[in-house]
Amino acid sequence: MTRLHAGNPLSDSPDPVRAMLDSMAAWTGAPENEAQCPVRDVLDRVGQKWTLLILVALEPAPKRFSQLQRQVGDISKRMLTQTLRQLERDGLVSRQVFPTKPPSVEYALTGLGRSALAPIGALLVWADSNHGAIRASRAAFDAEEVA
Amino acid sequence: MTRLHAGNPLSDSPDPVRAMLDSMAAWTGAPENEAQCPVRDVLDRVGQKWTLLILVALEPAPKRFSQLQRQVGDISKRMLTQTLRQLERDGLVSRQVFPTKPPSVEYALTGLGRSALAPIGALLVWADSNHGAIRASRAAFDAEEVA
DNA sequence: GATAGGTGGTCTATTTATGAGACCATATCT
DNA sequence: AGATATGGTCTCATAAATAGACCACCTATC
Repeated sequence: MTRLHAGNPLSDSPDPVRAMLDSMAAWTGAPENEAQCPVRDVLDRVGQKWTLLILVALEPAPKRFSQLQRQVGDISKRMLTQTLRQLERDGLVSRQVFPTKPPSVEYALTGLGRSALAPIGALLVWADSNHGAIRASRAAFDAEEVA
Repeated sequence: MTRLHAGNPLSDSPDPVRAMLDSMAAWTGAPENEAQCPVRDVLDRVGQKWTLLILVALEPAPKRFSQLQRQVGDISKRMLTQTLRQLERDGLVSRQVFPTKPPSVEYALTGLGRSALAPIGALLVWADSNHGAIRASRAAFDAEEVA
């Protein structure tokens, strides 16, 4: 991870990342065909409050519906259901019903879902190591505002 | 990038990422002190429709307000203003006013902002290479639903 | 000299997303 | 009988995002 903190972090990044960002910046624009733009498509999912949190929660092991709800804590059943359905539809999570009484349902990451956790993890590592700087910047900004 | 596609992508990931995910999964739970949890904090930002898109748009070069709006395309002025203010407060973007007539305002990535683009770029690369699989999964899911 | 266009925004009204919580059928334990 | 757990759905209220009018200012065009 040291590379991420030295010099210009971007020019230190693997080529594909830099190239992707450059080419991507070119077509950030409004997509005529929504589904055709991978960036928008994935970013829309990512930009849904619970998606990443649930993927991370499923990483250590598969979990049942109410286990998930207890772990995430402040998610409503409604949003949990909705988010899980979407993730299942996208193929990131699998859903398996067991004929217990009452029936229990187990959610697990698929291979695709697991592969998503690599970039997501990188983002969280960044978040963790830069959280201090962000909080400091906010404090400074707010201090100026008041003045 | 080959490593990301072979076997279990997670166990191939650098240790810090795996460790982060594991420790993170433990405290996905509702934070008593919101600001204390880096995950929630950053994920809340990331989980805001335009944040990432704007960061990516600023990567190639600093841009003015209306340049940004034109490039992103379907963002409203209101959301653009709001998102830029947040990013400025968080220290990811800098705002500089030039005394032209009418005055123009230039937004640029700070060092912190640039450092964020490394993990974000990784996410976009993932999005791009797995978009096909996701679309296929959706098609299959929807086909079952109807049946 | 009126008109259209560009600058960076703010403000209001409407649509969309999220949240809180009741409700359901079934079965187990107390 | 009454409480607890299973995985949801449903309705209603609140929070967030969107479109689009509006503003003050200046320039170039007609």
